[in-house]
Parts: sequence; structure tokens; C-alpha cells
Amino acid sequence: MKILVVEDDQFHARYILDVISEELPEVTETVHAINGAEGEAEARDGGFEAIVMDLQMDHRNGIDAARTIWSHHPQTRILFWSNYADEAYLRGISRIVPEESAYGYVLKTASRDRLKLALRAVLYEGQIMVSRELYQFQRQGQPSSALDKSEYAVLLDLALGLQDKIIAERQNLSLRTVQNRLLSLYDKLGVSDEDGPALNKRVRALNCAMRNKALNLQTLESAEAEYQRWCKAH
Amino acid sequence: MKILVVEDDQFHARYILDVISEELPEVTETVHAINGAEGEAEARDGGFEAIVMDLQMDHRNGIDAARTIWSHHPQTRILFWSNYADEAYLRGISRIVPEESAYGYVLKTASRDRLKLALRAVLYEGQIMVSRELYQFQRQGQPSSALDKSEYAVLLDLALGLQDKIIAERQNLSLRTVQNRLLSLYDKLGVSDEDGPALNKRVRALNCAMRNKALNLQTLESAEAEYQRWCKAH
DNA sequence: ACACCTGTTGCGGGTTCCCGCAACTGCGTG
DNA sequence: CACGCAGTTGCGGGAACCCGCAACAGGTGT
Repeated sequence: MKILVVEDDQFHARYILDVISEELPEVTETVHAINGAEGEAEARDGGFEAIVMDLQMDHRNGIDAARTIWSHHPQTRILFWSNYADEAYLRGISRIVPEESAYGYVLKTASRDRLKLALRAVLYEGQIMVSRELYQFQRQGQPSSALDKSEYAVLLDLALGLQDKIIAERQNLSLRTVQNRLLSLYDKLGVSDEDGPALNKRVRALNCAMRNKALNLQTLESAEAEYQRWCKAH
Repeated sequence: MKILVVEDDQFHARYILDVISEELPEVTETVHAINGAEGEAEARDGGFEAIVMDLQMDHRNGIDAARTIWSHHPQTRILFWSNYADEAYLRGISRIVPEESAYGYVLKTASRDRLKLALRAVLYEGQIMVSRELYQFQRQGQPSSALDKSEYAVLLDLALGLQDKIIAERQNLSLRTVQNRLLSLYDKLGVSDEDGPALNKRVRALNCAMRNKALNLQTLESAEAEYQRWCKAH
């Protein structure tokens, strides 16, 4: 079995390579790429069945790299490991994971045993495995504080700085419905001016979304790229 | 000489401790704290002359910890080392560094030699040393694209979601002047709707500021804390 | 069939925002 | 001093935003 490790921090890379070589005897070959772009290049023709992918990297982040890799090799199993338990990462991943594949999400602070378990479960067994710290975001049942798909889409557009009319056009909704979405966003994100003076709800919503980790920098960057593409296509 | 290392990533901590013990023979004692809160507690009575401080940590980030440490021991020399070359970090630091002290800012990607040099220069010699990747933000002469102090203050208030009237009150400016500041902010941050439809400038400004690294999550958090205090004091 | 609940849409008005225009204040220069 | 230049302030209007009210559609339970 061939494994690709995509990780830009040298210490973390050495650690994961060490864990793989000690704990996964079935692995015959390990390749290390130091950023997303290099990872994509290696994965294109490397014939890897499994990948361990860091999320925050310069020169192409882990989610973008995973998207292009999965678009060519949708059966590849990918274990994401990251410093942060951001809802935004999990949303980004679950939007791109193909049916045929498996993925996992472990934190870098997890113990060696947890990491080993995740490696085996995802890369060998093809299980879906998400660290408990993130799992809370997945439960859909929750009426409040969980953004549904369409609300999240509006949040992305809001974060880009689009105005209501454009959002309505992009989402195929009426203007008033967009405003309703915004209302429930303000509610769920905890935008309120009960104490202190009135706020600019729009900016405040973005502020809260980032502080909650519902959005992060990578989210903004990829939403921006997607928006640029949409603009060209009218 | 006693040194305190505040770093939450175990691998990076081991590395820096190793470098210190090998390259700084004058160091007699090294203490390791794993987050900002613990760092503050150690520093309060530890009698450290020098500190190496990570910036991104849970339970009190490096800048907040440095602020309280410097408020008790203003002569302490602190070398910040971080994964990211964010303008926001540098601004945060230069706002709190006392006259009597010295500080430095090195990236974690710097070579061992660079790190060693920075350790000696800042902790021994009391020099100010900022990594070249960040130094670009300090040049004040630049007319465009460099935010001056008052513009930055308005940007913080905008980012919190305050409306013009409140910003004017907080900054002791007239409403119209605040709006002028916002105009120049929009300009300097690259907010423009030349291509594509009109944007919500306010939200867009925050979006751009974060993508430029003029603001980051810690900035938002501490601005929020400061604002809450201001609210109570009316 | 009825009542009911949730989500969508239009309308209207009060507020905030964006910004052009013009007046005014310092401040340095010829 | 007159002049210009940069930064500040007030005024006003058009656009965008926030949101209450009401109507309507589709799905559920009795």
C-alpha cells in the first residue's frame, strides 16, 4: 500500500511519517509532499490509495488539494489532520467528499493511539471517522444554532460582501427571502444588540461567524474564487 | 539566566527547548508553559529576564499574555515566534511593547541559524528584531496601502460591527470624518466593485482586511474584549 | 375537510450607509 | 500676507438595509 503525506510543518511531518512506518506495517511506500500544490502533483499519477492531509498550508490548502485529487481519483481515502476544530473545515470537507470514498478528521493534539486508530480505520477500513470535538457540528436535528445548507450558502455570500439583490439572484430566491435568511442567521450567530448600542448586523454577522469558527480564512478564499468564476459566467 | 518558553505545540516546544539548551550556554534554567494562562502564572513570580512566546494558543493567546506580563515586568525581553506573518500580530505587539523592553518576531519556518541569531539578539542584547517578511508593514512613509493609527482604530470598530455614530463617539470624531476614514479604508484595503456588481463596502472591508492579514481572529477577540469594557464604562 | 405550521413572497416605512458638494480650519511656503 | 494643500465638518439625497405585517403555498396531523 502506498501512502501520500501532505504536510508543511517539518516536525509534524516527521512525526506522522514515524507513526506510519511504525504502526502500519502494510504500507510499502510513503511519499511526503510539503504543500497542497505538490500534493496534487504527486497524487495525479502516483497511484496512492490513501492520503494524510494537513489543512492549513501555503500554496494550496488541504481542502482545495483534496477536491482536485478526488475529482481525478474519487476512491482515494483521505485522513485530514489539523490544528483546529473549525466547523468551517468540516463543512468544506463534507461538501466535496465523493460517495465512493472515505475520510477522517483528527486533531493534531490527539494522542498517538487516537491517531493510529484513525489511520487504520480510514485508510485501511474505509470508515468515516470524525473527531468528537467536531462531531457536534454535524447533528442536524438541532433547531437552533445549526445552520442548514441554504443558510450557510447565504452566509458565504454575505461574507463576500454581496448585497441582498445579488445574493437573491445567485441563490434563486426572492429578495425578501434572502432577508429572512439573514434574519435567522443573525439569530443563530448570536448577533444581537441587547446590551450596548445598535450594531451593523451584517458586519457583526461576519465577525460572529469567524469567532464561532463557522467561517475561516480558507472559506473566505475559496468562496471568493467561486464568486469570481460565477461573475465571469454571468 | 532564566528563560520561560510558552508554546502549546509539543513538537515545536521540544525543538525550541533543544535549541536553547544547545546554543545558549548562559541559560541556567528553562521553564516550559503550555499556554498563555500558564505562562502568565509562571512569569508573575518566576523572575524571568527573557521569554520565548508562541502567538496562537488556546487559553490566552501570546499577545494577551505578553501584555499582562509586561504590565508587571516591563523590562522582560520577549521573542515571539509564530507560524504566520500577519500584519495584525505585529500591530498588536507594537501597541503593547514597553519603552524599557526589547522584543523580536521570528517565523517558525526560519532556519535554526536565524532562530539562534534572534534568540541572542533579543534575549541577550536587548535588540529589536523583526523578521523581514513582516518588516514591510512597519514602513510608515508609504502613502497608500499603509493604514495609519487612526484608520486602524476605525477599522477595528468597523470589524466589531459598530455603526458610524458609535465609532464617532468612541474615537471623538464627527460622523462625517468617520465616514471619510471609512472611504480611505475602502480604498486602501482594495474594496472596489469595478468588475461585477456593487458590493456592501462595509462587509467587504472586513473580508479584505482578513484576507490581507491586516486583521486576524485574535485581533477580533481582543477588540471585542476592549469594546465590552468600554460599554460598561459608558 | 379542517386547522395548523413552516417557509416564501410583496409592500411599506424608518434607519443607516455611501458619498458629492461646499465651507472651514490649521500649517507650511513663496 | 496670500496661497495652496490636507484634514475636518455639515448638509442633503439616493441607495441599501432591517423588519413588521399580511397573504399565500405546501405539507402534517386529527
